[in-house]
Amino acid sequence: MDIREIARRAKVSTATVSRAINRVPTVDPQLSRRVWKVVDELGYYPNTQARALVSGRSRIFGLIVSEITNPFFPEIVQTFENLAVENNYEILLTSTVHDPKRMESSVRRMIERRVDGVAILTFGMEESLLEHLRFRKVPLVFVDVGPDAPHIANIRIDYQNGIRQAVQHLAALRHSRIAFIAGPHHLKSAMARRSAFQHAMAEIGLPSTLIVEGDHTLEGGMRALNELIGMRRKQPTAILCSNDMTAIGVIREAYDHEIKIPSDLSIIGFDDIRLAQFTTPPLTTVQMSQVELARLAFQALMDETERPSLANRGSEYTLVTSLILRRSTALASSP
Amino acid sequence: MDIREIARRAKVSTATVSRAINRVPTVDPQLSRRVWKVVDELGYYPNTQARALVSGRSRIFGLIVSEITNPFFPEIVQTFENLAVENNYEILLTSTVHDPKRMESSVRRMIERRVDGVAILTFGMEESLLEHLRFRKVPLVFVDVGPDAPHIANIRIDYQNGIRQAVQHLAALRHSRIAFIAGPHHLKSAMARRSAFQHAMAEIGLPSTLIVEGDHTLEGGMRALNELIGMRRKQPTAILCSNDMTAIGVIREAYDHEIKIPSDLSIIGFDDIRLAQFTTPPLTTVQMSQVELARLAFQALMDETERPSLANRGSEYTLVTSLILRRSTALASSP
DNA sequence: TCGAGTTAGGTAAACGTTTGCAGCCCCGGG
DNA sequence: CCCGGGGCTGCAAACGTTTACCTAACTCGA
Repeated sequence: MDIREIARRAKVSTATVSRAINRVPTVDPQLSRRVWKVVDELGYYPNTQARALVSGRSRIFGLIVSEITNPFFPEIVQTFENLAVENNYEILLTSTVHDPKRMESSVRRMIERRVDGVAILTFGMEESLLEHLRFRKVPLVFVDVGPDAPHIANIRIDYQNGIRQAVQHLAALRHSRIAFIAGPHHLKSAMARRSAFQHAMAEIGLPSTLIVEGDHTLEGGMRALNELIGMRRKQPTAILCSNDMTAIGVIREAYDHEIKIPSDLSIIGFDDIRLAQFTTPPLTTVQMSQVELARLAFQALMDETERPSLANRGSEYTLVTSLILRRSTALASSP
Repeated sequence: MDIREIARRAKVSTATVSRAINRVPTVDPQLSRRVWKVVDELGYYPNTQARALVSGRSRIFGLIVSEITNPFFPEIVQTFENLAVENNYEILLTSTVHDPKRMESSVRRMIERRVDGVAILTFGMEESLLEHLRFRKVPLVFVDVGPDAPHIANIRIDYQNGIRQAVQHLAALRHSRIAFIAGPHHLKSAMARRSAFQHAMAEIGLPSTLIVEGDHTLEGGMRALNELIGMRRKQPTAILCSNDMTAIGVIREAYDHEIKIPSDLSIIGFDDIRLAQFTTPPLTTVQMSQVELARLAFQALMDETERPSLANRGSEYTLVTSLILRRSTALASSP
């Protein structure tokens, strides 16, 4: 069932049907009603691919995340989808699971479907791949790590703010041996958190010597706690974790060691994923709002897409982080 | 950059380019090489919408889930996507968040994009909406609740098996006061679990009187445990939960009441989401493999789509459930 | 050498829209 | 009464592919 079928039955031209459907204001209300009546009767739905073909805009945004099964992402995907629906966009989701092959196929698929823009919420995307997208002038949004170029928007995250609050909060609770469980080296975002920690510690005159490597997973958190416990002399009284999953792993492992949280050990996470509200005890953490992140990314894409003339020197957005107090921190036990 | 551009440069017709790209075997290897050379040089990517328009197949599958933020779903989405990539399909994901408006827009979008099939992993989709899809003969896959009709495949879940195992396991541990925290009434899948429980209890001659209402959320589990604790005389020594999130809520609430799990109270969940491995203690639960579920759904869609002739009396698939023993169950404490 | 049969590659129509352009009608002013 | 102009509507081209059909060339046996 075509637009032509509709035209025939409503006794108008296809042009008029098209205009009526797209609510072009110049079309006579009476004609418009006639068209819509037929449309409803027949249950006609425009064919998006034909539309995209001629208009040159697919109304699809690509969204590349590193792992949809990582609890950090579903909230983002949901928000992104909400916005897409509101604005009549579709979203093409790919979860690369850190696999270079998948990243490549992901980019290829986005190009083949002629997406109007791509938000990249994963890291370790090779430069050569991005070149394909940039070559086609596809608007891009990066988080944290993007190059500074036309048609590329960047969302910068102010790690400093939240992490400083976290460190100061611990210091106010008289903690001085504060450890940091870092994320993997290859993640720029993890490195940024780490240096924000070092910076904040330095600010209040504390040494940041207690840093161990984690990998942003629950298991990594468990391992890291064991490593920290092994340090006989200078065991920490508080731990700041590079993300919430790590913190959840620490809490879980602490339970097995009969270390009471927060009385024996204070824990602070990072991200504020939903699950952080449901640990025992509920996790004090640095919030990096996933909803806000998704909003910014979507907005950036819209800005770039809907008015391509202006702002061709990729714009910048900033997401601030801040401490959320729950119940996983307490006064340091006397040494 | 077109297929025509490629044709011009490779000095062949567009038909040949098309055939070469699609690896039609009759095309001369030498010509094919010439075409591919140009394709690679120019970084040409076929336009999927033009292709879809003429071929009548979009190579897009719709996937409707109820809430991507529910930890049950990401694993499914990931598996579905993996399969899609392998088979050169795209997936159009929508998360309805139980909102009828969203369900409607979801179906509309699927039709407008001319998806080749839809897997429906949500419940409470109105019949009238589905009618739109069925009217267009879009292949459909349902889980649990689908109508029996042409072009509609159903995945049945054998709740009995796993739940019987769970109940028998508890009985073997000398539990007799076994409670069940049910899911919401409006979910057929929740009702099926509930009656499977009743059935299994009856089989071993136990009354299933201890049933309280949950809502498949963590908070619901917390509330339900309190309700159960309130029952002075006949407090359960074991609880079977309608899903894992409920069980996690129970564990969390038990901790606050200083009820030791499993020594004071045994808990069994349902679904075996990944998180179930990381509770304290790790959760014994009935596995309903999300990977397998996604596989079946995808396979059903492929079967229905790729060979439309046969199997026009919608096929049936069955997913079995089975008990996974971890550490949240123990011998009943002497009464 | 010739003709039938096979095969590779080209021509052009078709897919379902949007949109630039042209034409028609109607209104109002000179 | 005539003419200019503005507002709607329709005509037809274009978007980038696939594919049915046709043609030309080649193979091979008689």
